[in-house]
Amino acid sequence: MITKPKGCYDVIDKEALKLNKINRYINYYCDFYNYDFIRTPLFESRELFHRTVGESTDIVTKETYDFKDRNDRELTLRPEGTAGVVRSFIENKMYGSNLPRKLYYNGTMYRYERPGNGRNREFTQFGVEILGSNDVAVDVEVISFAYRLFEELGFQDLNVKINNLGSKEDREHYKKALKEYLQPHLNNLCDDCKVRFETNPLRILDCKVDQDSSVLKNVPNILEYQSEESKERFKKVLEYLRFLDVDYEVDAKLVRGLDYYDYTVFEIISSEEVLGNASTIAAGGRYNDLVEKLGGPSIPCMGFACGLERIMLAMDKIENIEKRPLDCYILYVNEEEKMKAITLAQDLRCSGISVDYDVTGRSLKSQFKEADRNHAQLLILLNSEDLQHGWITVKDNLTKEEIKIEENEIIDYIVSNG
RNA sequence: GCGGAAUUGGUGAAGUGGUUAACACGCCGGAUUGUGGCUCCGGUAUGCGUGGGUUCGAUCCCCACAUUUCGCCCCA
Repeated sequence: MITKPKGCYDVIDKEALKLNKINRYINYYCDFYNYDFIRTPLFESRELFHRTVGESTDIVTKETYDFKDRNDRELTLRPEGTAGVVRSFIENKMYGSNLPRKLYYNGTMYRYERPGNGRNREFTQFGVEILGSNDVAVDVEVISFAYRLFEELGFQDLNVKINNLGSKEDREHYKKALKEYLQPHLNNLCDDCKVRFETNPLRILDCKVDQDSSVLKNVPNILEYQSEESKERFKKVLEYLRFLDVDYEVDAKLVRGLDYYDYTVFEIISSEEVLGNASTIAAGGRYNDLVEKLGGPSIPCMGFACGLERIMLAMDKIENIEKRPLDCYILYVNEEEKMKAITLAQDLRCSGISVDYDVTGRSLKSQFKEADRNHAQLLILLNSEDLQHGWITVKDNLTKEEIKIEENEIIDYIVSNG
């Protein structure tokens, strides 16, 4: 038997209902907030992700699906959504007018990692990006949008962690202080952190292995190594969040796994137990240098992404998803009645009535069961004797009342009673 | 990438080195000769993740692999 690749999964039955519901919700909500939908390729040139996500990040160094096409082009299955959106923004010269631009995407991403609860190799991310403004209102809009979205979806006990990475200069300033502080303790850090010390010292703050060590507990606070302007900016962001009733918690050790972030970064964490280790359902931040780094003009941006699989996991607890009930189910026994069922179904569907019937000619009993499984509200019973007199029997599946309708009035009757 | 656990039908699962792999749900058919949902009866895994090995014989023991899952790492 051929099976699905490791870390991939089929979305069927109840999961499919959930996914459809979430997607409908996302589309509605983004439209409501005036975001435009954008779809970019599932794979891009390999260089794009190396330049954006960062050469030193785990995502790029060990988790990408890289391949060469038949013409030896080096390509990578997208591990996240922002890089493609920014590439498209530049390539389509969206910066030429109408800024800031509010975009949202929703699609599958690919990372070669160990699968587990809430983590797959093929997974789905939905995210928004606002390109073209450095105003704190943008930071606040993005964070509160994400927060409200999850609230509306039924999440409770949401926790927003937020931090300010500051400007490039701020970070250089801080990195220097951090390295000076860490230098004498280098031997007490884990092997990964020894490497990070050279490649990406900020990541050491986020290291789970060394978190309990006294070295990290007394580490210099990034918020104290920033310019007055950066500090003021962050203060404003927090102030607005309070106005908007977003519960947040400043976490000076929050740094993201992608290199392109600066200034505001945040994560949204759900305490739903089913999520286990996958409790971070959304994350994002500001990336003011990325557009320029990719060859565009200097355009400040901010965005976030969230994992649909994690939302789906938590949704079991949050609400009971049921299939939409069918308006009608047509039952029949013989061939003549079956022909009638087929044409009647078409006529009803054209009139906007959802209807189904058994195509395989199973027993009447089975057809009744099937009607119940589909939560059909009205049953249309085709009876040869009735048909000869030009009648059709309609049964209300709730009250069990039956009524005989003139065959040529059946559509009108169903439409006005459906 | 590292360490632990699991893998029996459509589903939940019991079970044993040796004839027909329990039970329940579901599904199909019948009693009900064209009106169901209750009840009763019958049917429903040539098969116990895949490939090897041990054995007269393996779903059961051993090995490898795959997949899933938990923890680490990382992340959404």
